[in-house]
Amino acid sequence: MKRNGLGAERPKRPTLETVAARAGVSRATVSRVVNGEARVSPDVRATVLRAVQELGYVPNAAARSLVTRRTDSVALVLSVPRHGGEALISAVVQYVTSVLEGAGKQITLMLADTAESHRRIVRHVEARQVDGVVLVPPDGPDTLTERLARTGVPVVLLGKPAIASLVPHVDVDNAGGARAATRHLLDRGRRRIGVVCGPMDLVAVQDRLNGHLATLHEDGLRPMIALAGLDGESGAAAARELLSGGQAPDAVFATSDELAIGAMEAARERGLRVPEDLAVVGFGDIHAASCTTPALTTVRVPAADQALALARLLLSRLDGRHTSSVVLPTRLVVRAST
Amino acid sequence: MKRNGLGAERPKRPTLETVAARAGVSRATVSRVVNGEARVSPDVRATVLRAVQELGYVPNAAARSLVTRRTDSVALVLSVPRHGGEALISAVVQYVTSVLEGAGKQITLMLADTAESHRRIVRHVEARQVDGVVLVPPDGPDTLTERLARTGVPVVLLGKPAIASLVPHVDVDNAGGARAATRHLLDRGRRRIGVVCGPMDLVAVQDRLNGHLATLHEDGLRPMIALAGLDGESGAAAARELLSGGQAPDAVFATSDELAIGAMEAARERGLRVPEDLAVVGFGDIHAASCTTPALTTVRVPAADQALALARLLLSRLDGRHTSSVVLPTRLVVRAST
DNA sequence: CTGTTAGCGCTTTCAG
DNA sequence: CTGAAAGCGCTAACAG
Repeated sequence: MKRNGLGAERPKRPTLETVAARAGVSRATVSRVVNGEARVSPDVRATVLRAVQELGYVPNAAARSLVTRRTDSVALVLSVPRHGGEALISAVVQYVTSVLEGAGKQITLMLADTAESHRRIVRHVEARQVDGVVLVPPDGPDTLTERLARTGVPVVLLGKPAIASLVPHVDVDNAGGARAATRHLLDRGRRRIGVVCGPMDLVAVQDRLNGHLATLHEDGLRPMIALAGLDGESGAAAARELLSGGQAPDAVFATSDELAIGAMEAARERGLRVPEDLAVVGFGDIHAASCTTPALTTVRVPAADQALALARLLLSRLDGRHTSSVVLPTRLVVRAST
Repeated sequence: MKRNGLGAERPKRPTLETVAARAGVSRATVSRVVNGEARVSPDVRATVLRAVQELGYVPNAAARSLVTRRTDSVALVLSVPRHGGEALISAVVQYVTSVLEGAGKQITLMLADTAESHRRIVRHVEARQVDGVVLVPPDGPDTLTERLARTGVPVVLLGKPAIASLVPHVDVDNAGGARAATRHLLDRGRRRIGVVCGPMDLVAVQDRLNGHLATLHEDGLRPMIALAGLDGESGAAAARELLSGGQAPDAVFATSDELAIGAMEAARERGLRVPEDLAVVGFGDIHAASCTTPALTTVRVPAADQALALARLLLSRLDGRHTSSVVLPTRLVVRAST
């Protein structure tokens, strides 16, 4: 164990051969021990393990992968969140990696932002550089999901895809959450409920709107819809529109917390009190939702659970088990804005 | 190009050999073309490229890596953010990946949460499974940074490490931000400035506190420090402590926005108006900072820039260029809470 | 239970 | 400028 401090010398990593020589056995035997195969006598195994230890041997993944044709790695493909998706991205990165690493997988992070990046990803998967793919999220005008599915490599999605697909996904119960939120407003005696609705090209927004509409319909009420974008300012604008309409609402359901916060801002501008004059409920339970005055009633989506379910779903598929999509429950968090 | 729709057949990816046969040349020549070497006649190159195209040839990374001993991949090592680090994690994942992929690197995501994971990471790097490492963040009681640095593989850090290190890092000017925030309070005529201070084991907190203290000192003022944790509730508790002390403050500087928001909550409980009775300034400019009433004055830290700088720093090191740490400027964002 | 023997697909001298 | 040949480090039959 003599070393000079220069770091200029090439330590020359030990190979199976080195270990075999040291342990006085063949390469094959060392390989068996390293891979935990049963058919090795205990004493030989011990000798080999000692040699491995002493030499600091670490198997060369490239060589192994070359012959086994497995990579023991999966791709985590992320699209840039359009707005405010930080919490979800963070949870996905953390929990998906945690579960998959626990199962001995290596995680390759890939960004799906440009058309070029989509090509690269498809090539990577076609070349079997990964054993599986976690795709987050499946939205977008392209067909990345289907192109990946066609490679025959197991793919799982976070979020229901825009077009129905055989690829299994994990999603939260957006419709159910919206129903709960709307029902809550109804229970509070509100009857003129406006909805500040995010971009309809997002499946989650569609589902939330549908849940809302269905609940209104059950009570024979008419919807009042104002379209918005993703940020608070557009939510405020939509709310102003609602508020200055002929039939002023006594409550607002927003398809996201950002929009809801914008709506509260708009109410304040008009001198309306929340919740007395206007009750507001959002969706997502982002951190800011609990920081507003009054604090925002909203629908909590389980980010960590989603990520965990996603990772487990992929593991099932990698094991060849039959799998179907999973939908996680959401929960209404009642605060002061209603 | 005949295929049945079953997908059961093994398409058997083409290899160099296949392409060579098709193009009527040798493996070596195809290899040269694929790797863009100059010494190939134009017409042969064209023929080969056509064959590559027609066959859909993609080089096998494992085989290549086995012989070249390069991996063209870097590890992105993340620690779980203790609280509220989502925005930073999201930015890092996005921008670091973007820059590094642009440079032809593959990103391997690894979590540094447990001691076991640290061992795995070190082994992975020692085995030269990656050409470089991005470590986020370097905090923590362990010595992962130094262990990785000792492998001889280029390493860069996000955030200044607790113990001085030769490993280059990217950080934001925490002290400068705190000075600006404190100076701003002073300019507003405040003289009794309390500080709600996060955990001192975080280097960023230390730097922020130091910047604050130095500025107070310049004006001959005495500090009033209350210790807090990371969440809003602990910020509120620390603020209550400050507010009920003998010398009640007319302003509060918090080392994070979460704490500042908690402090505003505490002020409200006591019937104090913000900013009239108590000015509050935070640090970080998280999303919630602009959603409070009044909106929070705070110090913005450039998350995206940090991530970009981090990626570029690693690229420099991979190219063997000399590199030193970089400190990014912060900016005071004045809102209604002061 | 252990050793021998072939390669996996690619790059890289070394000749020609 | 191109081809032939020699492995990179490992696993997987196949014998023994």
